[in-house]
Amino acid sequence: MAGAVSYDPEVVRERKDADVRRIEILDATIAQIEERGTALLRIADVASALQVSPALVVYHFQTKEDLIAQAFSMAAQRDFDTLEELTGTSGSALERLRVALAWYAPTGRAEGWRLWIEGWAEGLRQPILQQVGGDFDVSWRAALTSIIDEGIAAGEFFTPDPIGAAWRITALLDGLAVQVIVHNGLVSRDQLVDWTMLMVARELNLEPDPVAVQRAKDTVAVGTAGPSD
Amino acid sequence: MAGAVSYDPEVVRERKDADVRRIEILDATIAQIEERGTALLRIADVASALQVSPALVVYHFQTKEDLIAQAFSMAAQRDFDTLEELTGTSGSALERLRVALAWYAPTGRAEGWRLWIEGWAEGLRQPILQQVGGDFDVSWRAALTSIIDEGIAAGEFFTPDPIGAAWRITALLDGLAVQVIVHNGLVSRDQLVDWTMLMVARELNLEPDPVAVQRAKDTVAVGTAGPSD
DNA sequence: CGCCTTACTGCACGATGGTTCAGTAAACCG
DNA sequence: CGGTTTACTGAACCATCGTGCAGTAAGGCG
Repeated sequence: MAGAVSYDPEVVRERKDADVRRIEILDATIAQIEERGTALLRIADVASALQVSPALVVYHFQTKEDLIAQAFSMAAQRDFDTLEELTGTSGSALERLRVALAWYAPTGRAEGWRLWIEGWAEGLRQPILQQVGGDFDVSWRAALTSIIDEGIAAGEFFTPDPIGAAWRITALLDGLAVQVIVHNGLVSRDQLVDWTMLMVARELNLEPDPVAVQRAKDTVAVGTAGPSD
Repeated sequence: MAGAVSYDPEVVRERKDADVRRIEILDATIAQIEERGTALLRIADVASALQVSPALVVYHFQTKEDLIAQAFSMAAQRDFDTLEELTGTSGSALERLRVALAWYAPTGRAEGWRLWIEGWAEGLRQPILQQVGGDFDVSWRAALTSIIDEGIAAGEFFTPDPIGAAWRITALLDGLAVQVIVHNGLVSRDQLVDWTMLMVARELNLEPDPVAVQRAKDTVAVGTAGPSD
């Protein structure tokens, strides 16, 4: 018996650069968090998703905590990059606002939202995650604010309080997203987008989009149907 | 030594009715969830908070899952009762709206909010908690809606879409609450209340409260400070 | 006063899962 | 080609809990 380690020559062992592997692992981790949550995250699951040993995960990230923190951090960075890219597009401020908000709204990337909701809860206890989530929120709001500023400068619309407007719009979006994602079905994605654009219109003193307003009224009937299983 | 169980006569063993004990345990569980979260909840902690054995907790609630579900359920029921009590008060619809929203806003009962944020995350996976949270949200929104309806009937204010208004107001509140509770410090409770009342004023076509509006503008400077480091 | 129900306990089992470690081989370097 | 670094592994260790169980006593009831 002894401690002889038997290496099966049949198994093709892929050896990758640390940088590459680390990203793979973080990706798998994000997927797992979206599925199980941070607390129930098992290193073994992350490993098996990549067909590597659990020990490898620990080799790259010393501890489960580190792994989770860096996973959230990478996800935040990515979302931020996407946002930069989207809002960097030329077009009217209003158009860019619409694009940014549409991207932020859940579905098809509802997975991202699950991650952030998970992050909120985890941030209640882990300062690092509180930091990561907070930073992302601040950046995201700053991006909106600067688009609004540009729109004002271009004379597209007006508000006396661009930052407050950005804050309120994003908060509404967050609150509606919870309804869409968690209590899934109570609010549809369409309603979320409509209501958000309604908020934008109010904040920026725009003519309300008649279509959105009408749709909002139509949904009233749906709302009254109530919860009942 | 043998398997003889030694009962220390010094220890005063309090024996309580099941009903009483169950509530005690649920209370302790809620406190623990607010502190550690559902996943890291330890039966042993709940037990030691009450100076009883872990086995007793299992005796009353067969499993940890049951315990958690019932804890959330009780918390929801309590919040709902409080709401009923508050909105049952006589007074103008607007006044009752103000009271309800002020109560819902975090601090001093920020603990309650931690519980709900935790509940959102948990609801992503556990249908029972999704149900509990969703039901509470629906009730809470229904209560708001009926106050709004009454206000309209009394000619205090007007909106073409009471349900949508209630939805948007509560969503804004949820989103702002996340900022206050999780990213604590980014938004103050005062800002939350002001912004919420601003939303109410817009939704119900009221004269905006000049004080709130001014305060909202003042806070702009704080917001621009940004994240830095 | 003896019986039965009910609230409660200590203990230990067992599963789960993170982390450790000694060993292995691929790749790079000279 | 020999040596060192680096990516990676299997296996075992070990702490942490949830849960089961056999036993204990308090309180009510006859």
